[in-house]
Amino acid sequence: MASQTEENYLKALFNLANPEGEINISDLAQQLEVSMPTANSMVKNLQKRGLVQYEKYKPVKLTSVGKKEAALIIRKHRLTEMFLVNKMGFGWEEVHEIAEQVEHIHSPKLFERMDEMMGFPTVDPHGSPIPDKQGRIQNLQLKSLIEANPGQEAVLSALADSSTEFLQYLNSRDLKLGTELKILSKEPFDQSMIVSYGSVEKETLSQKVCEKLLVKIFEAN
Amino acid sequence: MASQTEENYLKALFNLANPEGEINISDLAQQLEVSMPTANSMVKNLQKRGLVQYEKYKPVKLTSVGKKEAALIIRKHRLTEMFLVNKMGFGWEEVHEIAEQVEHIHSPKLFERMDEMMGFPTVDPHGSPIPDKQGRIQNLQLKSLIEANPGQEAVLSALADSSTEFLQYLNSRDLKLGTELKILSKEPFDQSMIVSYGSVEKETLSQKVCEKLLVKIFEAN
DNA sequence: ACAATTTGTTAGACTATTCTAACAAATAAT
DNA sequence: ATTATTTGTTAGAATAGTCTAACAAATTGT
Ligand SMILES: [Mn+2]
Ligand SMILES: [Mn+2]
Ligand SMILES: [Mn+2]
Ligand SMILES: [Mn+2]
Repeated sequence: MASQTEENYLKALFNLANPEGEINISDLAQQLEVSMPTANSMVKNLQKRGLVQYEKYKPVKLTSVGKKEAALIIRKHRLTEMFLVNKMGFGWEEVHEIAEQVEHIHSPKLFERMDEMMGFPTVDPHGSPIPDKQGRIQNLQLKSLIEANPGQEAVLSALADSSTEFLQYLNSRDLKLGTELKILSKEPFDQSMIVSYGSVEKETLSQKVCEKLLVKIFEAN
Repeated sequence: MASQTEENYLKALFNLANPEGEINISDLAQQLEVSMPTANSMVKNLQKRGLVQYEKYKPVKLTSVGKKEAALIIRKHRLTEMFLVNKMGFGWEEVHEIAEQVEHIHSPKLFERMDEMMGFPTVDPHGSPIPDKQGRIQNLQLKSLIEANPGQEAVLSALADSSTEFLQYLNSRDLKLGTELKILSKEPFDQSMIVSYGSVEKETLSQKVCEKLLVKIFEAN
């Protein structure tokens, strides 16, 4: 059984993988806030355990076993976040730190029950998909708001950044998942957008913000 | 901050303490399923950290700081057990193992919310008192069923043993906290008792069982 | 192509937690 | 009072996870 430390490495590897599934040791080290030699030695350990594929000076790749293990930890993380928000009244900006700990609990039944009590949710409070029990993740094919054009409507469906700071920014603007944004205009100079939503007539969103808002885009009619 | 391992030692020390607050290294080792040298070296470590009082060849004692730390971990354990039973539909025989892990989560808010959602319970699913936020524990002064006499009534209020096996035995006899037992007779030979409760007309409880049932005793009228 | 920078590796050390083997003190049994 | 048993201690070693210092390979920029 993977230790808590190993589980955190697997998760980081999963999240950092580029489209080809490759991860640099330095990115891994940075993500986990450890030194490169530390990351390096853990990668060797995971290799011995058959969870990653690795050769000296080449990028690391999770094996399919490693990928599944990682996805199942992420499943526990996201179920926990959703449970904390839906069933315990936490804000979406408060749950990540707790889930970071709860994800390591060994109890299939605990997570089964969370899942059941919530009616088998498919996404977490930040819109990220919850892997299924086999560790499979559905791809929602969302677009960044930056891709939307004036005249279109966009439903906020997920976030490319779930940091506390960004979530608090969204709270302050009353932006939540499900919010329908009407794109009023787009500033060619700095890529900022003016949008309207809910009871908010007019709000300017910087490029930085727009990039992090993942949406479903519709033609307004 | 105490590590998960240190927390488990503190809890064991708290639970094993005799009326004078003293614990033998050998009992500690046995409880935690480690060797005596291991327990010994952890005791030295806890001493350095000011959590126990200890001198070579003398029994260990928690300091008041150590006692409070221990009680607060037990608080998290018992709140968790109660939450799992009351809010998530677990049986009282399923929750200890999970709580053993959840008790180490660092999140005052998580346990606050559990407490709130349950309306500030004072005992766990096995009738053991939940320490308050200051680490104080109320003493319920319960008696063992063995002390009750024919003609009296007893309300099952806690258990002196919360092992899965015992809890499953109680499940099989439909015995729960709150069950009102009428003592019909007591066998002088083996200390077994014949009782009646709920829809159960007549049930024989061995001495072993009776000793582990903690009750409030009333004169029947 | 060469130099500079970034990335990755090795070696060696440290802490936390555990063990076994050997011994010492305390307690219990004759 | 001795002896035997139980309990506790020390010494020495192992593993997991981390670090810094030094070096090597790969990549980037002229
Ligand atoms: Mn998260
Ligand atoms: Mn984690
Ligand atoms: Mn318990
Ligand atoms: Mn525990």
